[in-house]
Amino acid sequence: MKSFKHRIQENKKSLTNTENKIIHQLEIHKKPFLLSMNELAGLSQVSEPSVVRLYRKLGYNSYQELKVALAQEQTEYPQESPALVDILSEDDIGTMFEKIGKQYLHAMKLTKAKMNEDKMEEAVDRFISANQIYFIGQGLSGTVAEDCAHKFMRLGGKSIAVKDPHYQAIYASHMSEGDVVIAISHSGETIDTIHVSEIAKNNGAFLIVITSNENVSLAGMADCLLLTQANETNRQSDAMVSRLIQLTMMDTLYTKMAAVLGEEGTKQINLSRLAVTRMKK
Amino acid sequence: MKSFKHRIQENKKSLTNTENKIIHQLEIHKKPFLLSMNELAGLSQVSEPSVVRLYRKLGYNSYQELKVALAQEQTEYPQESPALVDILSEDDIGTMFEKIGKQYLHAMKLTKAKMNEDKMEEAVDRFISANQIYFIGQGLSGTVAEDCAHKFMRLGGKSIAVKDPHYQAIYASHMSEGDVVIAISHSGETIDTIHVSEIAKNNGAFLIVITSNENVSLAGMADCLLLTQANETNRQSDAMVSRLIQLTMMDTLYTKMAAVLGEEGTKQINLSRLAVTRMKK
DNA sequence: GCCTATCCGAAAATAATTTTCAAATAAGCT
DNA sequence: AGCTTATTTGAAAATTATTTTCGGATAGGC
Repeated sequence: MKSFKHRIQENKKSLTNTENKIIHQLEIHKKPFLLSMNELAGLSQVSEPSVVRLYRKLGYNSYQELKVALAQEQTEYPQESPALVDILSEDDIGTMFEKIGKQYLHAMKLTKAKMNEDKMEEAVDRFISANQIYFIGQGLSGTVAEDCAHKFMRLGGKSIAVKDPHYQAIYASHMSEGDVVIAISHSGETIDTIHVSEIAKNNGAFLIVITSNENVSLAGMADCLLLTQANETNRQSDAMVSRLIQLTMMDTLYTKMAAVLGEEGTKQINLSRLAVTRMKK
Repeated sequence: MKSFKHRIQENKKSLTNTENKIIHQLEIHKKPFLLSMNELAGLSQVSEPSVVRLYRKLGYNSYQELKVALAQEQTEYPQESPALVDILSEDDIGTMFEKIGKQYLHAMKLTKAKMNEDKMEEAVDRFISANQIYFIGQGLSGTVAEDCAHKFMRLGGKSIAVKDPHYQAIYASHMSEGDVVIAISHSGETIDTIHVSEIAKNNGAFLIVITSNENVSLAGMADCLLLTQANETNRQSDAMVSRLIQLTMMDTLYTKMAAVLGEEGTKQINLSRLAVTRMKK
């Protein structure tokens, strides 16, 4: 089902002044799906029939349908306040599992809101034209780095994860233009990662940073900053969720890259699969 | 906000016969939020005022509120069939991101449905009383193993990831009762992992298996089987999503374990955090 | 300046919802 | 049992919400 936003996009050119007023109200209202047509028309300084014409134009069959669509899309990523989703030590294990799922959703929503799609497209382009792709991270971010490298390797083998700070420094010191570094750090303040990123940048490498806060040291250095906003609190589970989001974001880039590479790319993937299958019985 | 189900639970005792009919209709209808009161009353063989009384009793202020609540809760874990969520190469990058999120949710739902909470509790107990915990995996599952080991290490340091098959075999051959092995494999047919699991079991280790299909070789060997159901298809993205679910499941066990350990456990966590913080500026 | 197409809202028509009220039934009490 | 009271229910009326009809206004083209 097309989303409300998508429908607006589609009809953007044919929208009248009056209709835009209504859309604006729907966009700024916190709970547009609770508005009656009368209220909506009032707020928008517009008549009811105009509202009817708008939702028809957007492809809905009734005002109810529009409201339901808005309601569903607003919770596409549910909006329960993170506090409600706090994991308690007395929760049973199924509840914990679900709560982590909800925290993931919440973080996805935050991330999507701040996401810069152009930057992500740029990252994909950089990957494709790169000499060599280095994934840099320590600790938990190191395993994320490894996971990414593993995946991107399937698209052609120019990708490597470096988790050890010494190795990172050595690799960085030999980098040059055309190399791409993805520095991963939840906190954005991991000293070694910052240090290595500096060296890499000085040597002309393109620096992509994945972190969860734009005001953090590492973020400032990035040629291309990818924010994986977790929840704002300092909860224990934030780092875990943040890592899931990091992985999701890299999965997205991977998927996009595979799509851009098209035929040629999928051939590579199938070759990798075949190689792996031979290791199963 | 309380969920519809929750509200029903709360009022279960005071629900009348008529009201139960309405609830039943709401539960069996695919899109209850599109029903008018008239239709709902008709389907339930009940009068409109009864519907009004029901939603009042449940704490909603209007029929619209009830419908909105139903609409939102129905998408909490989206209903869309996985096919609808298929990623297309022409999708823009934001859409891909959202679709991966939805696939994750869908897989979460499937996993939750099949989840055996008792087994998971048992796994936590085994972790707590273990001599040594080994996380075994190859390829992408290897990075999952490493991630898990990293995390569980924070709860006391008896945890290690082994990704190299040779090392795996060596470790396995020296295992004994009291050791716990977590074998991770999406396919459940990774030869080396199966081989190593056998050795470990023969030596008396307790074998926890994380895989995505109960009919798979590895699953049959498990003392404790944790299923991370991904979608049923063979889509490219399944492995990625499956890995996210694996991580989520292990996060759950970790969280539960920390909760069970309580005071003592969190002290350990804080010690680990302190050690890591020293590496930031 | 005139014609036409598009856009918009007033008012009427229809549909949905809520309220009022009284009948029916069940539950308690003597 | 017989009476009283509380609870449950729906018919009909009242209120609100939505949709349709229709005609006036505006703008663009010729």
